[in-house]
Amino acid sequence: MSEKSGQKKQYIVDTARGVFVEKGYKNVTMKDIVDACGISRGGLYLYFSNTQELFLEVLGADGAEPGENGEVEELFGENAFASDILALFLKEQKKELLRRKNNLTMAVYEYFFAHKVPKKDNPLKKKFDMAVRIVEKLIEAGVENGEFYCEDAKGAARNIMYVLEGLKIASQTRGITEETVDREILYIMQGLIIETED
Amino acid sequence: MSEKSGQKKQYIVDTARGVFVEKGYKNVTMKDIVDACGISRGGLYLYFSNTQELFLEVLGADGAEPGENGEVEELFGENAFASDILALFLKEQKKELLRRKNNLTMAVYEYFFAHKVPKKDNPLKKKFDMAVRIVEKLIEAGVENGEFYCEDAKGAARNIMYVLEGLKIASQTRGITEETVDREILYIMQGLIIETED
Amino acid sequence: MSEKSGQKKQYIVDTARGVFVEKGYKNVTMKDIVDACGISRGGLYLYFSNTQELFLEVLGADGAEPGENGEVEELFGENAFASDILALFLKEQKKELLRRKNNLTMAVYEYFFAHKVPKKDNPLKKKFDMAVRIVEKLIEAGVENGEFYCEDAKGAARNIMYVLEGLKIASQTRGITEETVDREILYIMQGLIIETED
Amino acid sequence: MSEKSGQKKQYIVDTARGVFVEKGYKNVTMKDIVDACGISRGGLYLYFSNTQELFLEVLGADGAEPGENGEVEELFGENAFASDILALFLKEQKKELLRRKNNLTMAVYEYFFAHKVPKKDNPLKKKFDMAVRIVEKLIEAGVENGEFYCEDAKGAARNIMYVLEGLKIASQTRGITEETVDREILYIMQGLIIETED
DNA sequence: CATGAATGAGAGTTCATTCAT
DNA sequence: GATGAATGAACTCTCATTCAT
Repeated sequence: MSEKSGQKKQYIVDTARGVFVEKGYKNVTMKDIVDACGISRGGLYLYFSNTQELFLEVLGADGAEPGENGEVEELFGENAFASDILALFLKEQKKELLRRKNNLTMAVYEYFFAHKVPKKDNPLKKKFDMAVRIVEKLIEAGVENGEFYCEDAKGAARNIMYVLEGLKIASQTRGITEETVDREILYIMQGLIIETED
Repeated sequence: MSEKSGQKKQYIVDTARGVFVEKGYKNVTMKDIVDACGISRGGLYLYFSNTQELFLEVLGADGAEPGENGEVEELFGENAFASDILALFLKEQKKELLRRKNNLTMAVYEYFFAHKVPKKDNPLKKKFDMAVRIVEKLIEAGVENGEFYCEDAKGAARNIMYVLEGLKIASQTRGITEETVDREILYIMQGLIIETED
Repeated sequence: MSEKSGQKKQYIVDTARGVFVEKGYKNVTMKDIVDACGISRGGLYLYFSNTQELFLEVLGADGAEPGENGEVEELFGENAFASDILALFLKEQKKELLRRKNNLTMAVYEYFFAHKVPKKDNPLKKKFDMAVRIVEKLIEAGVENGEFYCEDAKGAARNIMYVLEGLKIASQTRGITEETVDREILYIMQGLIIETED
Repeated sequence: MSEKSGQKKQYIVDTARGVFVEKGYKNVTMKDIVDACGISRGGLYLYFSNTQELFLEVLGADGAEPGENGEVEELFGENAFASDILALFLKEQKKELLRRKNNLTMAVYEYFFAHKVPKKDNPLKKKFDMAVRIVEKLIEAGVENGEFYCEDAKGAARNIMYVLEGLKIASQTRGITEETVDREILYIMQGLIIETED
């Protein structure tokens, strides 16, 4: 039973994710979920009492996923060039960025705009800080083995992440081209890489 | 007559602005506006047919205001130091950024997320591009008179603006401290200013 | 003043007629009239308090017009053949019948369905009875001078008028072709005309 | 479930019928139905989205009923006198005609005035044509066994039906007495029956 | 007389939420 | 557990009607 019940809950969360991706957060009604899942109204209430509860579950499932940085961390262990890993990291961010659909971004922003969450528990902040730390470490590694020049790795990492966040909201609200993202990434990388004389 | 009528319309727009600031875009109903304005249901419809129409008016009024760059452009003419003007510009952005209340940001983001507007007409893009151009010119001016060192003024300007946009959404969705903003601004300025030997 | 005022009232009635023709009775709102007339809301109320009042005026103006039987009565005096006059009368009715637009029929029906009017004052009844009397006299005249054969002129006249009324409602609610009307008229005339042996 | 649900739908249709009978078509609001049925606002929308949908259902249920011609067709099989069957048919029409209440007539007219339906699908036309065919067959049968004299059975049938339609609208919009209907029916029958010398 | 801004009642419609089965 | 019918609150929008100017 609890097995089966767990399956159904998971099914709802997965399906709901798609709905949030498509309609944002505030726009989604319990009816939307019911319709998308093809279950009964009452059935949904057995698992979630409102969209917020459901959204948080979607968010949790999302965070728990291996996620975008899996590959990056993998490379970490393999002693690859820091610049390559960073480039890969940025490429993944870019992919995520441009995926205007299948993208929970706006729903997340909407949610955290509507429900102010104390900083300590704010998953948005956690995610951001974690990414900063990853990038910071990458830069430090790059500096150590002479690929990068950078006096303030943490500052650079933060700068990079804020740029990415800016690109993200730009992508969602006014649309940006791949070239725009590439240009920004290039600018960032050039600021780090030691120019060898030719 | 048209005078008075115009006044009332303006009153509605002004009042509605506050409602949008407080509740975002999607959450706002015509009833919210009616209640906030203290007018009748039908009275509102005399001026605006729906919240979108009203929001666009609010947006237009917002854009038309002298706005945040007024002071900056003033200084332009006075041959002040480019670094000072830029610092002022960033300070203004910071103020705007941190003003978590009285801030249309999220409503705007919500709106443009829901209503995809072709790039050509997208006011968000226009505003962004304009700001980039201002910053670019500032940097160029600074480079010319030896305050700044920068090989790619446009790239730097864009980087700055994306960082600001990232900070903005961060401010609205997870809250940031003044120190965080200061730190980012400092990082940006240090990247430009020629370090004099001490 | 009263001259001018009378003119305006007439203008409203005339314009309103078109609106009733187009939308029936129940569908018409004071706003429709105001829009059609291009006058102010308050202005309309100066003359009519509601659509019923206005409709009755339209109806009155309609009945007062020389109307469809003018030509017929003219011929009466000229000692024309009764069969010719009757044919003319029926032709006029046909024209009126088929004019699916510019036709107050449905509005009138709607009105008298909604507002039951005592028979004595019912203009619909008056109009019908008058038409019956005209047809009856025509038939009698035709019988007298040997054009028609008919034992019950009044009965025949009533039969004719009810058929016309049936055709009228058919025309408005399901559409009928000119042929259909012609066929019915022919049937009626053949029932009256004495067949000469050939 | 679907049993019960079907019952409720039927209940709504039946109750709505009464409302349409009383108020016509255009005048009826969803609220009227809701009140008449004693159900909730939302409850009605579970079954019908608007008054048109509901009216069409009422109309369908009406048409599907054994209806006024059931008895007539029964007699057909029993080799009764054609004149008797026709008299019965007309009597039934008369009953229907005079039933000023419990009569969907005006609602139907209103509906088909507002919603022009292509002739092919127009149920009003179908019903009319079917009735014409029945009467035509009756007349032919009567002619065959010497009861009637008629050279154009179809023409006579059509004439009869248009008279009935005329009487119907007259009944609804200005009221007619039973005598009026009787008189018209008598006129029709006399036109058909062969007068035996006395 | 004439205007049109303003009001408020009421129609249409959608959904969150409950509950008997 | 699961269903989906039912309810009622809330929202959008339209008009008849009034009234200060």
